[in-house]
Amino acid sequence: MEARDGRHCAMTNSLIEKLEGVASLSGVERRVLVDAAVRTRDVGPDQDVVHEGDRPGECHLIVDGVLCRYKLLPEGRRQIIGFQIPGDLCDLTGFVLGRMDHSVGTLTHTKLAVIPHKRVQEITEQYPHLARALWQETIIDASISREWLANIGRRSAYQRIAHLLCEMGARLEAVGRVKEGAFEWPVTQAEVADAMGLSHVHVNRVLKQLRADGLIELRERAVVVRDWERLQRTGEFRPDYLFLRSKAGDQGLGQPVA
Amino acid sequence: MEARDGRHCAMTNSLIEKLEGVASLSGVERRVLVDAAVRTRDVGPDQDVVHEGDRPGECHLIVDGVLCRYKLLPEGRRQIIGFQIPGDLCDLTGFVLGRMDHSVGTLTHTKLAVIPHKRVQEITEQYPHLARALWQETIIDASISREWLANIGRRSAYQRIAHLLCEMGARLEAVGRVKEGAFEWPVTQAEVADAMGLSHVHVNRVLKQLRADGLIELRERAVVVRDWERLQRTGEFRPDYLFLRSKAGDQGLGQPVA
DNA sequence: CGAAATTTTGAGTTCACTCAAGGATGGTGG
DNA sequence: CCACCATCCTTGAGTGAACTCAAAATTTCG
Repeated sequence: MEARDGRHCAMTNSLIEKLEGVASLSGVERRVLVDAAVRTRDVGPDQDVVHEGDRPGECHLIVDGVLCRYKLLPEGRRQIIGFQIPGDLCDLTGFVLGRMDHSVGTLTHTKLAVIPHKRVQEITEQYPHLARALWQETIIDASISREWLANIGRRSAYQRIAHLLCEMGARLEAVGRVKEGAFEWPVTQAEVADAMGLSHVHVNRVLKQLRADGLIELRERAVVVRDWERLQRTGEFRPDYLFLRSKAGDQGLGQPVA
Repeated sequence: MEARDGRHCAMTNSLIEKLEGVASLSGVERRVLVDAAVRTRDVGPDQDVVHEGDRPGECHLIVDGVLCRYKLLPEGRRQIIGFQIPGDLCDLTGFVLGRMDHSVGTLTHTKLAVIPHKRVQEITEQYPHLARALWQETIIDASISREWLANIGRRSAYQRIAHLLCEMGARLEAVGRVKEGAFEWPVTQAEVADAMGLSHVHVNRVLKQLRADGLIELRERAVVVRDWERLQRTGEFRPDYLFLRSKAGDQGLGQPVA
């Protein structure tokens, strides 16, 4: 609704920053992206944005909030495929393939910018450089899925969770959401379990151990990284697969915790 | 070397068929693709085509053979991310992002068509419809990775392997490589283990069980599907995530075994 | 303040792992 | 053509990481 004002500009900033990480946009392209969203949408926690099998007519850019992609299996099992944070386009699959192979749901209250497929279509036709940037976005998603496969397939529960925390720390830092070695973590232990292919009871025990080992601290709905070096080593985390441009900033995870 | 002859035409056919599954190409676009490969390359078994971290200057289209994408982890661990069959483009990531996040290696003797990035660049600029088709290819890869995450994260070893065999059966059928309910399977049990996040000993036991239960048969380097219905049910296999157009054909997996 | 969701702990179980070794298979060279 | 070596498959035995079930403690939220 309140498109094309100052607020809207801030809205799409995190996406633009992220796209620039691999693509470096021109002024015109930047303008185009800012104008792409026709309205915003506020969604409560634990709501689905799209379902597996849907043929949506619009894409969603996350302005604020945390979401997850997931698949449901028989007997109530669930696999979370990835977490989505501000700046992410969470359902480009629906645009490119016309059908969603997975669902996307909110974990927190979320603000989404809505971009009609028609708009995306026009943009990709008129601005090849932007089309390439969006293609890159989807391949980075794929790269993250591949790293998750290695994580779940070949690492212990302890390593897996360490790796997940590293990934989220690195990604949140890239969009300026890490302050004094800490970041918001509105994800329940049961959700971590569904993401890492573990039981929620075991996740609880592993988190306890990570705390006991002085790697992290959990405070209300946030993670404080107490030893970024060791957390990375534990999870065998190398950020290359995220294709981020920027390194750890001033407020970053490499810094001593306040 | 021997580009632009009849043989070459056959070479890129399986890709074209596959792209048409979601994109349906025009005559001109088809011609463009056929001409894209400048030479072919023969590679022996267990050779790497690209390594994680490489910045390759060309893409490879699989004409014949089976390859796998994989990641190496410390202490000799390996995670296989996916298997690649004729018609697949195995390293578009290198084109889109400029750097490989994973390696690609052959399992068998392999014939590859080599397409310089320059060529791909021209094609995507001049033929938006083809660019979209390639984008779709990479998203289907991502969709497969997501399904693998659910497979490894939430299914038992027995289900996982059943699911893998279903996937390979369905994909090979789509490129005409299933005959009388059987397909080539030049993959060792250790490789299945690295793909499914299991030990090779356990893979051996599970395959034994699948045979004992009358779901499959293993003959020299091939899989015979004895009960496609039950194999799918066991693996909770639903082919939607592959985005294939065609259903089971005459020689297909739905048919009784000779 | 009470209900619901989430986290935590205990106890017993199991699926898949590791280690070890014996067959089978296939390719290579004498 | 056969002997040899390497790879792959198979089986046994014991172990362990992660699971399930159950219930209590804590936090969150209407």
